[in-house]
Parts: sequence; structure tokens; C-alpha cells
Amino acid sequence: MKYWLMKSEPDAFSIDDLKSVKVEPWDGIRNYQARNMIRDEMQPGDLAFFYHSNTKVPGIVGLMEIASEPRFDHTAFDPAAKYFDPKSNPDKPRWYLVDVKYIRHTKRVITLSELKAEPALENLPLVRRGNRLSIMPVEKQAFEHILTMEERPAEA
DNA sequence: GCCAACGTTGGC
DNA sequence: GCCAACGTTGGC
Repeated sequence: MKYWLMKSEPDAFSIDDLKSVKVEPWDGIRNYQARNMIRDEMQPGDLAFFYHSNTKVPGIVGLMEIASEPRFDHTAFDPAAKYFDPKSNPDKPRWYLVDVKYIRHTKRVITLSELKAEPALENLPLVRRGNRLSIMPVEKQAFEHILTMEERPAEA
């Protein structure tokens, strides 16, 4: 089983939104590196952190499970969709997605600044300079380390 | 809202 | 195939 971190802007789709719908196709990924990870490596049962980006306090806010095999992202075929890609079509699909299933909120927001301050997480792509991946792998040890951070009191 | 750091596009 | 211009991401 693999571990992931997936970013979403809470204004577009938040952990609360996921909680209310329970399962959601994680569409709109238009980056080849992220695409390849979805298509080639994600499997049902994998665990992922839900990360809120582009918000006042960016950080990890929840836990979810990969809930489907990778499949075509049909929003790429729809001219009316926000993430329409004219170069993707059902004969030559370019983009993929998986369903994600809500597990729980983290007990508190584990903020980006906290994550950056952890020597144990220095290899996490999220905290590396200039990284813009919206989906990234998390090593097992790092995943477990982050879960222990959840138990600490929130920073001041 | 600013802007650094990327990724993509397209002319050549 | 190079690379300048442009668009996007996302922290701050």
C-alpha cells in the first residue's frame, strides 16, 4: 500500500465538502508527473492526506482513502468544464483520476510551517523549494511521523 | 495582490 | 531541439 498527499484549494473543494459527499472523483489534475502517479501507482486502499492549499493557513486537514482504480478524467473532454483540454479526447485520453473516500478530519490542522520545521520530513516534496506538485507520494515513515504530529498541541 | 518558481507552448 | 514568452501554482 502506498501513501499520498493531495492538495486542494478549500474554496474549490474542502475536506468538509468531501465529508458531506463521502466519495469524490479527484478531477482536474493537468500535470504529467501527477498524472503518471495516478495512472501508474495509485491503488484502491492507498491512504492520502488531504491538504488545503492557497488558503490562510495551508496544511493537512484530513485523511482519505483511494477508492477506485485510475480511470479517465472525463472533465477533460467537456468544453464547458473548467479543466477542459482540447488535446484530450475519449480516443486518446490524456488525463486520469481516482475516486477518494473520506476517512476523517485530522484532530487539528497540521500546518505547512510545522511540516517544514520537521527534520524527519525534509524529503517530503511538499516542503522542498519550488515544489508545485498537487499530488505527491509520502514515504511510510513520513506518513506515520505526520500522524504523530497530530497528537501534539497546536502551535501558538 | 505580489511574485518566485515552475511547466508548457510555439516560433525558429 | 532550443529557449523566450506566457500561464499557473501557491506561499506569503
